[in-house]
Amino acid sequence: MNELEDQEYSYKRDLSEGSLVPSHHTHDSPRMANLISHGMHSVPGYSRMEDDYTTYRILPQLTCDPVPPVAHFSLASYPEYLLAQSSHYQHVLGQPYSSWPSQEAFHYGMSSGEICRAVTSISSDGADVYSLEGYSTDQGFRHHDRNQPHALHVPPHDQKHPAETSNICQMLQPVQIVCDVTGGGQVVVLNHCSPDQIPHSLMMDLNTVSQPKTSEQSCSTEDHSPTEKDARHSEKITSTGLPQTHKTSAGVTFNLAPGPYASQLHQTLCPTQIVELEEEGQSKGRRRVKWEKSKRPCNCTKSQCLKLYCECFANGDVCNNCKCLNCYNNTEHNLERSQAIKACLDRNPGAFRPKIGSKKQGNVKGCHTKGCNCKRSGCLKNYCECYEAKIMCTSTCKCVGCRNYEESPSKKSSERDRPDSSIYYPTRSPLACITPDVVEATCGCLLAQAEEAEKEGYTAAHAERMILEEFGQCLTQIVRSIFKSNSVQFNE
DNA sequence: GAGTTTGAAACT
DNA sequence: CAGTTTCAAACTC
Repeated sequence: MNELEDQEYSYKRDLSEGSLVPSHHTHDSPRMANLISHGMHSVPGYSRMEDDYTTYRILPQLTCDPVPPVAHFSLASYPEYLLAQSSHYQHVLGQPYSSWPSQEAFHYGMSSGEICRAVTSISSDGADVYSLEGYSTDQGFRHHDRNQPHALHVPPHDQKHPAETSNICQMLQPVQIVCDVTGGGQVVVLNHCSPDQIPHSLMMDLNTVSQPKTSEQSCSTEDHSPTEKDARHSEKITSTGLPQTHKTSAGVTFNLAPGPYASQLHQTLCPTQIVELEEEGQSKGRRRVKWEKSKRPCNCTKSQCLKLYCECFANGDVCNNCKCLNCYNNTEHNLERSQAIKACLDRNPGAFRPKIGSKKQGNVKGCHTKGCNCKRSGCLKNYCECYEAKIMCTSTCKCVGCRNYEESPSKKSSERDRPDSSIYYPTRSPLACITPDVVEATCGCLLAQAEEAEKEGYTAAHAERMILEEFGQCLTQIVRSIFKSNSVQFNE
């Protein structure tokens, strides 16, 4: 990254994580405004970025260290896939019949906030939404950096789909589920590709993947010739519309499920394979640890693993190597599974969204989207979802007797000295005051300053100073509120 | 490993 | 929407 990009990056990172610490920068105000808008999830009255590729390309640096420039894509996000899905050859996040404007940068319809979430979620437990970046070209999808060895190139005209003579079908490319979730171009899922559509260039990348060793549910060890298997699969996916796995000539198991099952990438990797991947490199260990963790086997006995009680189901995974009884959360029961997913979404459209928000690098921070409701654990046991996620409780929580907040050693000792630790102490972390609303409001103020500076035609330096001054005022207000709320608490 | 506790999810 | 039940994980012994 050059210096300017570096500055943009750090500013965006700070904003997207709500830390509200602007970096030094040299942008003019419109650019600043643009950056701020991209770095936050939503700013009232401010439109989201839809097309600025040059800004997106620095996003992968936000939380991944180091992040190879690879193509990412969404996975394990049931709602987007399931409900929008009507065809095996439909774009998942993008428009179903979007064209491929030559050389035009695109990002599959993800808004800036979604992009930020996607990127920041890469390293956060329980969140596995990835963004896809690159170019659509007249030859297919390309990663934005053509010099990258793992750039994915899926030529649309390589397809052998029977309907390829149709213009529409030619536009519906199989690139929609092309994932690199290891950060090294090693894991790929093609959800909307028939086997003979898997591009040769992709195969080359996939050859670097450790081969699955065992067969259990989705991990196929059947050894069919590509032609035989391909034909069989093509028939299946056409006739049933249900997810299938496919083992390529390269020995890689693909999940060829329709859209809702993109998340089954997890299951296409046998545990042994994950271990192998973990051993491959330390630098990517974080995400792999998450993977392994997310695949903790469940022990469900009554829910058929089709309710959110089941961790696998809630994570968007099918059960694999679990100890559950009467499990329906597998590829053999796709109908029931789909119905269960739909039922969950009917009850709660956000049922499958990650519960834990973004984290800061290294210093584990984040927030529970709904907050916990603990009553007896003091939020200091793993019963508490916040505690389990290693995050502090916030004002969103409705817990009673919470002790899951930042505390100094002296506070800790005073806690120990308390005769009855079950008594309700209402103290919370001061940082709990910095809610998403506060962050949003602050960003709105900064935006307003940037816009004003732009309107007045001030120099970049002047605009910068205005924004920083505004930021200082915001911080002052936040600190005042914290003191105020604490004094109220203490007086109560 | 069996039994208990806990809190989220599901249900009423 | 509040109260109750069900469920599976966390915890204790």
